[in-house]
Amino acid sequence: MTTQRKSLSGTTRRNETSRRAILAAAFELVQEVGYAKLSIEGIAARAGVGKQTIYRWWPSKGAVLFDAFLMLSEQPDSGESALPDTGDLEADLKAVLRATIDELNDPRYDEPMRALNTEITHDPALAALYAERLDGPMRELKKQRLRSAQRAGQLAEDLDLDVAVDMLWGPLLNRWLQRNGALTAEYVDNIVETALNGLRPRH
Amino acid sequence: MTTQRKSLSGTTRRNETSRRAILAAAFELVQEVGYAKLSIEGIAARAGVGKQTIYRWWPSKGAVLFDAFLMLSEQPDSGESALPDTGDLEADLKAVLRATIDELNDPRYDEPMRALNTEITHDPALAALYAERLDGPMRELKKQRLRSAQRAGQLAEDLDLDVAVDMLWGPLLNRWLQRNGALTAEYVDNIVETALNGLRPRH
Amino acid sequence: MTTQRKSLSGTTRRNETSRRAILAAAFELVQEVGYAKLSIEGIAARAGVGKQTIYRWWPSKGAVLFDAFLMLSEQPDSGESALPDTGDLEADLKAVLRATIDELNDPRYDEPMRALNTEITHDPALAALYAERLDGPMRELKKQRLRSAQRAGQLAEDLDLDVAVDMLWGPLLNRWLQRNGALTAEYVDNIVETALNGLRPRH
Amino acid sequence: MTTQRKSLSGTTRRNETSRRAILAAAFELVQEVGYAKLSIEGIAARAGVGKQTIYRWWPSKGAVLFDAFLMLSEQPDSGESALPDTGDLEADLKAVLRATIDELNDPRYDEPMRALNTEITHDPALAALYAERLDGPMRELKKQRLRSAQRAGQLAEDLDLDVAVDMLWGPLLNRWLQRNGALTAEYVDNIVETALNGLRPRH
DNA sequence: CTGTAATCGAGACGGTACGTCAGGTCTTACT
DNA sequence: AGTAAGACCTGACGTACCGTCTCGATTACAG
Repeated sequence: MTTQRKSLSGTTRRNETSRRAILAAAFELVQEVGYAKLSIEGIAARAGVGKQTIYRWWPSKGAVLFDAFLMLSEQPDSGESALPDTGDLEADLKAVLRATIDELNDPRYDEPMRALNTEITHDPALAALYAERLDGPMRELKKQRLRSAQRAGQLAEDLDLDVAVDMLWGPLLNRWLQRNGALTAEYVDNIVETALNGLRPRH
Repeated sequence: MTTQRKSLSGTTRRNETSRRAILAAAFELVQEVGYAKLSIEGIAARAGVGKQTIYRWWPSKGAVLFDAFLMLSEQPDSGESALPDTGDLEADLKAVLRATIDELNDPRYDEPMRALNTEITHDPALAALYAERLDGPMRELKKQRLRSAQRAGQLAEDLDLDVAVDMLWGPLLNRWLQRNGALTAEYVDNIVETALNGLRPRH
Repeated sequence: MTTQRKSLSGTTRRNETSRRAILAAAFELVQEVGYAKLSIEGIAARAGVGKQTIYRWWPSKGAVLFDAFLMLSEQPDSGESALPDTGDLEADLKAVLRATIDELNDPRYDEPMRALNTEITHDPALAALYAERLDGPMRELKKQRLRSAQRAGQLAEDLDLDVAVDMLWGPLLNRWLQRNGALTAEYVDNIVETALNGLRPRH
Repeated sequence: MTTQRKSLSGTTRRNETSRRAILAAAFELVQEVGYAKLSIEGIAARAGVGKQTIYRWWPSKGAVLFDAFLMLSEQPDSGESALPDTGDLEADLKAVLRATIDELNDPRYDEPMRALNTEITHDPALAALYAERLDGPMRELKKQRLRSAQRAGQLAEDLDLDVAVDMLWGPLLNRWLQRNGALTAEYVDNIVETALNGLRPRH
């Protein structure tokens, strides 16, 4: 994957055009034919590239797919530096989670993201990379917003922010991956409210 | 899969011995070689069965795996009729969730369950079957326990029990699938406490 | 094959209807799909018969085909008791050989007869049966006609009639099997004349 | 088959070692297991080659077998430039025909040649190729010898040499293919003498 | 400004597994 | 007991991809 680039010298002979074509082809193909039928051979053909060029730079099908996501996330427009912070935590969280489910429900991203999750679940190395490059930065933004609320006294002082993130996003992702229920705005709102207030009765 | 059996007449010529051998072989193999290298050919060989016998009764590798889980869950000893109900909701939930992570951490079940999740995520039909046969009954038990607590005034009156279940188990499953963190007893306890009390400060 | 019938007791339970249906189906199928794609399964399906019924009575695909030919040859109309004998040997031979090539050129018989020859060439047991039941009787008729001519002084006294038959029919059959040349009336006439007169110049 | 080779450019990437191994394996296997049980899979295994390498270059089992014969016939030692011509036609023909039956009776060639004949009889395309590459050149040699005799006045002036060749070799091949009689020197001699003199009495 | 060495597209290669077809045996239920 | 039906184990079919390997043809660096 990308990290294989001989970054020290900075003088790799690598063909950037081919690299982009491969990642684009992988992303398109996984949408069209699904994860199970995605093949290196298919990617190479679609990208107009020799198979060896793929094997030279990526160790596995999953690594290509991963890099394809990395490329997407590095596009300037998606460089979200922070989550919205209007002061109204509940509203902000609902807005962010709704954006999340919009993405998960988008047919363009559905298959590719499922494929990525599949690769991660079966490949610890890829999972580590995912945690470092994609999930980690995103989680940091989420925790930032929660920390801000915590400082404002809107969240419990002893709250473990990682647990909080898991409790907000975990149910969503799980429902999406296991397909046991639609991802609707109502569901999201319900999750946010219930998470904030807790299962126990207040008072 | 199982539902293909001509159950009405009850007179299929199906060989029950072969069926069991296939399901057992599938379950064992997915542990040994992993999901990616699990093959119908391998299952047939291990089960001492012709490939056609598999293709005759199951539409896909995933369907076989699914039936293997079904067979496990139908074993008399695993006929869990109810979750523990000592009156102490928090303790009961912690106990149950710890049992869950013990299973997820068990190397015998790790790979097979990841494989099952992978199949479900990529096959809506299988997902529906999973919801009906495996996840559904289990979720019902969980909701029963919560309902009991709700009646006892330990849970909010207007609480959506499905959301509650998602909020307790979702974080776990997600952490397990995405491999972003160890599934420890501390984590589980933290989840239970935080879910019950909510993210907001109490008073 | 037919000889398996328990002829002594005369009280086989064998179903004559099925037998006929199988032979007919075999003969038809070999025309339609060719020898290579002729299958027991196909014959059984076409004949509306269980596979076991075929395996019970015939040892091989070739044996079925052979019996199909036997059935044809035993039809009353084809019970030719003798070859034409007008006194004009050359004319009679030409007439008979032309009838032979008409049969070989007939699309209804072409594939089945090639199939039969293939089976014979690869199965000595079948070849023996063929010699006894089909080729033998026919060859006897041919030799009868030649013997008649020999007595009339039209053929050499020391002529080996088997060799004579081979020399008249062999070239034809060989050209047909190896497909190296069309089987025309001219060719047949040429063979007859050349065989009768010999390759050497007369006088 | 061979003719598929892109001979013009001369730059096929074809692996000559594999090609030879395949042809040799096919020839050996057909001897050992017989034509009916000859399989592409078996050839590939014996040759230490992937199945695709066979399917890439040959359209059928028969085509492989055919090329195997072609390879044999192209070996320098078998480059028979002419048939013996001692002036004694009868003796020369007997010698040549005896050599022919020696080959047909040779267990190393028996099965392979029957297999080749089977393929030819069921595949016109292969038959054409056979006529052009193997049978044609051989037939030309035979006709050369006969033409020489014809010029010497030993054969009828108006004799059709193709018919003559058929009449000499046809009976042999037919007897061999149909297995109705042993191929002995006596039989061969009888054929030659009878063919030369004709069936009719000489004076 | 010209080797020269890495990269590229292409695709052959030895393999593994696919999903299908048929072989020959066996079992079941009907006649 | 014979039969139609069809499940079963086996093994071959012909195809798709795997990951490795060569083959010229670019191509960009270094001398």
